Amino acid sequence: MNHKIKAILKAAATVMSQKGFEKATMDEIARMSKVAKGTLYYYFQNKENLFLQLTLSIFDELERRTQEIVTAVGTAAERMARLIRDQVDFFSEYREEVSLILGDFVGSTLPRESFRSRLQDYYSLIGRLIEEGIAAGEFREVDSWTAATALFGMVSVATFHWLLNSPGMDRKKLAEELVNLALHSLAR
Amino acid sequence: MNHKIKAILKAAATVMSQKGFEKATMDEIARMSKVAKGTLYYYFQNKENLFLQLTLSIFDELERRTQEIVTAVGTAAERMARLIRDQVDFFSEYREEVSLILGDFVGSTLPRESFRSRLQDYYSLIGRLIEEGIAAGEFREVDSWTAATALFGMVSVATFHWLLNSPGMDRKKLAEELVNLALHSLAR
Amino acid sequence: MNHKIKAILKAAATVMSQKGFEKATMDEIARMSKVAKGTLYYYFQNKENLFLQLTLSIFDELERRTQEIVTAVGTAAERMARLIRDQVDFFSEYREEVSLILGDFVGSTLPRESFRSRLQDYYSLIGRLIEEGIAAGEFREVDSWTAATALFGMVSVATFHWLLNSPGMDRKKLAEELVNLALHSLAR
Amino acid sequence: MNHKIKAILKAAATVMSQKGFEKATMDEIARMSKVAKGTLYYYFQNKENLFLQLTLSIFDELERRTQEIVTAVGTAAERMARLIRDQVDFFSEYREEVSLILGDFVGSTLPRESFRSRLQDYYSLIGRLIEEGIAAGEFREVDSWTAATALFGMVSVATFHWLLNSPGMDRKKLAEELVNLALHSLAR
DNA sequence: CATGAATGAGCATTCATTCAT
DNA sequence: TATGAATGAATGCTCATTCAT
Repeated sequence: MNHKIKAILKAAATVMSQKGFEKATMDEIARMSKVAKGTLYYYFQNKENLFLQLTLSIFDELERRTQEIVTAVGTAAERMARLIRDQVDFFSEYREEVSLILGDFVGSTLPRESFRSRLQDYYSLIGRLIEEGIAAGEFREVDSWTAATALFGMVSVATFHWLLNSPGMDRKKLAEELVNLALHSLAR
Repeated sequence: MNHKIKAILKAAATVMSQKGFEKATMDEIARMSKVAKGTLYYYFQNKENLFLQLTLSIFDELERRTQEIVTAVGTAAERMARLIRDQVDFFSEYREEVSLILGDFVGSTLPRESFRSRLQDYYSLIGRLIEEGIAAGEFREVDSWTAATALFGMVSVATFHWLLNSPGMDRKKLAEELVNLALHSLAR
Repeated sequence: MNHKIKAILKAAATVMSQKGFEKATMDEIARMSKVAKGTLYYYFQNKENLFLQLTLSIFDELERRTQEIVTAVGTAAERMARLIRDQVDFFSEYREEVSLILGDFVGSTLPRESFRSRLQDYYSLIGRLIEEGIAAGEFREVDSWTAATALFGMVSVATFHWLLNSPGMDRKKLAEELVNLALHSLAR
Repeated sequence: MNHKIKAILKAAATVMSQKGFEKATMDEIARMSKVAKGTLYYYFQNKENLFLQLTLSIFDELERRTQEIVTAVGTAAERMARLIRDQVDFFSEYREEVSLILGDFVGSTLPRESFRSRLQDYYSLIGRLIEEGIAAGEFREVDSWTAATALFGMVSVATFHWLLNSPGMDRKKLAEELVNLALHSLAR
């Protein structure tokens, strides 16, 4: 991928996640990516599209990683633990991009349709892992869809508030606490 | 409270939660509240302040209800169950307002300071209940702050996605699933 | 009509007719009418609409005057003579506005629909006068629609080129030359 | 002439006459001529110049044809009749290009200087024919300059409105009506 | 108390033009 | 000779805010 495109996406991620989609200006994104404003429009149709490109690449990465973990060998509990640790890492690493996506998603009563279906796909991944665990007798009989969204919420919200309040706890400790809570919530 | 103020707050809640803070215009809020645009500025310093008034009343309500539940008599587990059921109700009832607040909160790395501290207060309420449960030997020894944010995320995210995707499951069932997951995650 | 609206319309007429619709900027119109740019949008939806308001008022005025002349008492030839003299006056008086309308009309293969029908109406007025003259035996048997457009073209184009090249000839003389040509073209 | 230049001029004629000079973009012209955008600037100084080249070739053609008719043998009336028939044909054939030029010309009070003088030249051609007719005793004593512009307006406006409203009348009939009106207006 | 006409800073977007290759 | 990536000045339009009445 073109090096200017990368610079633009990086700058967009920074500016938009700091100020939110609406308050971020194309001027500032251009300035930060050291590209003329026209260049933004040479590579992206408009602000909305720039936002979309940015977010879809994050979704791709998240799905890719999760897919890999979920389909690995091991007990459901082991994979669930790995998944939660990876989510903590992911949210930390892509903090800016993820908060941007989530903010957009939560903030409007009618979220962007493209997000909605991507997120559904993502929940399905988690849901299937839970169902496998139930089938294998590792997990209790819970509603897999509710549990999937609940676990995602648990990890994402806890991680974000940890990031925002940068407490004394280190990341490893946070991840282990969350793994622990999650596995107990599912355990027989 | 003056009936014009009420009309304005009501209109602001509707418009802002439908379109988000940025896209909501003072013009539309004035039109919907059947008040002249100048009147908005007679009663509220500016758009930001109107948003804040609106928002804080929601926080007040949430805290009031939670406070009441947390300080009620009963085991920690009983109170936790009640709290989760109430959160599901609250998020359903104030869906638009809550999504407005959360969207604003999550959507930028630099959230409004007033929200941040209010949310901290709220987490403390939950955190204390968890600590009580631990002290009483009802709950495992978990990090209360992590558990508080995790439980809040679990309930809020699951409820929002349930609202968005309006599935076959009824609200009661959702609440019980979440209570179940939460209590298991904390149980010894 | 509001005094600011008048100032805006006047300025728009001047700027747009000097530079054409596209090259005229809202900034310049605002500057010339000594009104803030926002005020233009307070009174007119957009540039297009400002243009339309401007031109429709001209059409109204032209039709009003022509209507009056055509329906007056007198022979068809007398009224035709008066009509042509009035057109010369009108085009001179509203030079800017008229050149703006005509330019837009001629300049695009698909002229604004609102203009098209207005102009049709106007031709009908002239066409009916010609038909009256034919019926009364004053004029030859010509196709009234062709003659109406031809006479309009004759007067408008000649007057405009006279205005552009501000020659030695005075307006009265020009009008009489055109009356003369027109009546001869129709005379038995 | 280079075949790329031809392609560009052809595309420019199409795009500009459809959308007008301002709304036509160099991008679209490049796309339609299947040439890179830079190539437009290799062969033409700028957009204005491209427009001019295009335009002048139309003027050349019109003047060439008119010149030929005016200087042919025959009575002034015969040549005038031929001239008018040819104008109807010309405006029909080059409808788009002519409307482009005329729209630009009429649309602003400050028309491109190059057009102005070309049009003056063209009027002179017609004017001289009228003067010949007067001298030969065929035409009445009219002001030749006024008559020239009047006749041009008559034919052009009538033809354009005929084109726009594509009525039942055929072109031959239109031309004969106009010849008839013109000759009567000049006849002794 | 309440109004709404008027404002102007701010922003997304367009597009003619340039220039290194 | 030909290209197309890159530019940035220019422009239409929005909207929170003010203030005279």
